[in-house]
Amino acid sequence: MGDTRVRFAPSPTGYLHVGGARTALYNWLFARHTGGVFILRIEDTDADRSKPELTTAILESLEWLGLNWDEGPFHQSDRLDQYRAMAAELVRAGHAYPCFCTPEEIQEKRARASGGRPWKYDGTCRNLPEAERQNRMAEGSPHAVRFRVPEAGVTDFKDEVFGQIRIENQELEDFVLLRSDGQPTYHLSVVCDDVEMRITHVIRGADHLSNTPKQILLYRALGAALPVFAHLPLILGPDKQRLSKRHGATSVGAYRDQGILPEALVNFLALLGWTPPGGEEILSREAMVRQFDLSAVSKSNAVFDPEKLAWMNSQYLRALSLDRLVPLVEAELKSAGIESRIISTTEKLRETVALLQPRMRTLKDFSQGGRAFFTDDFEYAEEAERKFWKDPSLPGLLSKLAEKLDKLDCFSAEKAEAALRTLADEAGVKAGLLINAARVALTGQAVAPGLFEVMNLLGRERTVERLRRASHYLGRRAAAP
RNA sequence: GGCGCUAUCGUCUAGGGGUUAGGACGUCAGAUUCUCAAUCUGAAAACCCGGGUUCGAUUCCCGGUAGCGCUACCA
Repeated sequence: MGDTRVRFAPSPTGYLHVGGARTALYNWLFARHTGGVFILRIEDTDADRSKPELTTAILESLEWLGLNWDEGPFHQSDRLDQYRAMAAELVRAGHAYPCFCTPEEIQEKRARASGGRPWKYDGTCRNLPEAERQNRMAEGSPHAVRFRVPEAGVTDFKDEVFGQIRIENQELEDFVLLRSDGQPTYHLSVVCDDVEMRITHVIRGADHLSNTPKQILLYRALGAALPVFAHLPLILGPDKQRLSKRHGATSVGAYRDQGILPEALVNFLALLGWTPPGGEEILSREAMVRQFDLSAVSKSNAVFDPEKLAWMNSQYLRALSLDRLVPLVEAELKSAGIESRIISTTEKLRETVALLQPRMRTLKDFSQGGRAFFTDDFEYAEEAERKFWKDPSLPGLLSKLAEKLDKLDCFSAEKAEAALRTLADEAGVKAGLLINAARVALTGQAVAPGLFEVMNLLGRERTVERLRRASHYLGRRAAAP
């Protein structure tokens, strides 16, 4: 079990999306679990759609997720010669043949056959007399290379997650291995690479389940040993359609930008189609590696639920040590364009982050709901105003509270609380009214940490100033029509 | 259309011939009263349908239905 070799083989035609990330993760988990090798291979044989900068982005996403590879990245575009050699070898051995039909001719035949059955390549060139074949080759006629699929029999295999799969060979057509421009197709390049890279377990999306028999035929023609196949159920959007851009954020980078932690995304993705024997939901990377098992992977497609991801993220966020969290918060503030003018010392920053940490769900929350903790430039959330700034006596009360706090001998959470409660008594209102109103004044939010801790953190001057600002704002608002 | 695969709460799932069908997210209610996206407690919520096998089927078999995938000189 120690010499397993697996690969993740994205094509750089888009960013790394969560489905691809999960495929990569399962390959990585399997490799680490078995002490094997995890190989990264870039499938960039489609020159038109592949973009080098996307390869870079995919690599970055994998690194961010912590899915380190042991070999590669190999680029298929560097290996075109091997694919051509393999195609030539297959032709020589009679397993493939040159096809001189043009794509246009094929398309036309396909369109004409529209009626009942699906159109399969009709074998025009498969049955070409040898002499004519030689002739056309000598003329240098452009041609593709097609695989000669056996006309009878069945191809079957045992998939690690789906079990026995079988298909009649007559359902398969003579698929193209090499395009007329000399570029390999997917089937040729994967099999060629998987054979040459001595891949032992092919772990990939279930969208390839139906392609597998074709590839098995190729392995056989090549006389190569079959790897174990393990297909993974697909990840769907809320409408049960295959997850795509239409569903909003689907790329790993988009979740990073939303303030999701890589370990949370990894944990969430791991559970989309797999459950450890004990059923735990929050799993350390080590626990995942230790328990991962392909045969426990689910067979049915899974809907991606961003709500559960958010919950999982909050779990990881809260468990994070301040040493790790503070730099992440700093980076978030920076990318949000907030230079923390309010906070002068690192000690203060740690205190602030620690206070906020228990109720933040993502890193983004620090720069959004938590904005007022880092800068004076913040706004009052509309629903906070609606909820806690209804009472008409508030402008006066907040202003009085500011006075009282300003005159305190020494400013602390306890003193501030005492002062506020006294004022509430004197004014004959509930302390809660004042506390909630003051919270909005100080943080702009209806949800925030305990008020007096917030006051203590902000300090007397800033607390007083914000209370006054709110009082004026409310006064003006009341005066307005 | 053909072929393949799949089917347990809204979602992710556990389970498995006899169970009060378990957990998690979300939802709802209560508690906390200084808010809540925090915390605690509780609740509602599922075996796709029809046949068969069986003393008994959600579980096994067959069929249907639905969903997804493949059906390219994309990967």
